[in-house]
Amino acid sequence: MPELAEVEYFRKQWSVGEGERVLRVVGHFQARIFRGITEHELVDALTGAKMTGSESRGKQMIFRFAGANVGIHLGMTGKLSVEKPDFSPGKHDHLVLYQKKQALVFSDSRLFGRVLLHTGKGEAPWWAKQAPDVLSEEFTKKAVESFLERRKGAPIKAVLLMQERFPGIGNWMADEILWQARIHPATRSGELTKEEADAIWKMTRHVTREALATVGKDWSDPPADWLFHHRWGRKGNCPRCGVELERGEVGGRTTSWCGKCQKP
DNA sequence: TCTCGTGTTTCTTG
DNA sequence: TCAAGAAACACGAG
Repeated sequence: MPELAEVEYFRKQWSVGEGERVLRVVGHFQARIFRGITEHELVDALTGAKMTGSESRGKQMIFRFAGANVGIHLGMTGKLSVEKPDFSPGKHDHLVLYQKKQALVFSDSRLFGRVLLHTGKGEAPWWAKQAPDVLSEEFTKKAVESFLERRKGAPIKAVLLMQERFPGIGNWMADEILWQARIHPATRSGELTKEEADAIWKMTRHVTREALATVGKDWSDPPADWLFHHRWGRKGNCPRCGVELERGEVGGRTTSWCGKCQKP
């Protein structure tokens, strides 16, 4: 379920490898997730290299090694795990970095994920062009307002999923933001009032902060009164007013909302 | 057997 | 050139 908070959680799993060298690199290098890079490039860049640090921004992660940076995007079904040093990879374990004390494993059954590599001088281009974090100072009310104006014809649900302005927001977080802001997901972005646009800004940050403090920290549940706990099944009830939740496709994605709290 | 999907990229249409 | 929507990608879960 890799949205921003889950991505941060997975990054922390692999970060136990910081300070240690990679002894061996094993993978299914023909898999789609490696498009654009070759087995030779990756094995060459990482074998013997020490992991020096890692960061996540939105849904993108970077793992820094001496002489190389590896980017990982988890797609829909990707996950990172830490296994014993004698781990033998299964069908969907597409990349394994063996270290002395553990094996760092990237698995992805649907192969929508992506591995990126940058060697040489300067910051990796795919990292440098990441949009500013929603908790950063650059993510201002004004930036949100002008983005909503530019995307005025699209439903707000679809706009919240646009990584160029809302990096890390995924399907459940978008639904949560709209429910907390009491805005109907199908509302055209250009029809939101200034107050509603500000509520989008505020709740984007609030939901992100809380998700990082729970899911992102230790995979614990988000606050008990969130929509999150009710939106998954066919039938759920609004945790605020008790009305049965609506469910449908908005902006091409499955969406859950409260027909009473979130008026069109 | 059949439908669905926590994401992005590319194609098509306007 | 831009914006919006749909299709494509691949495969396990229910």
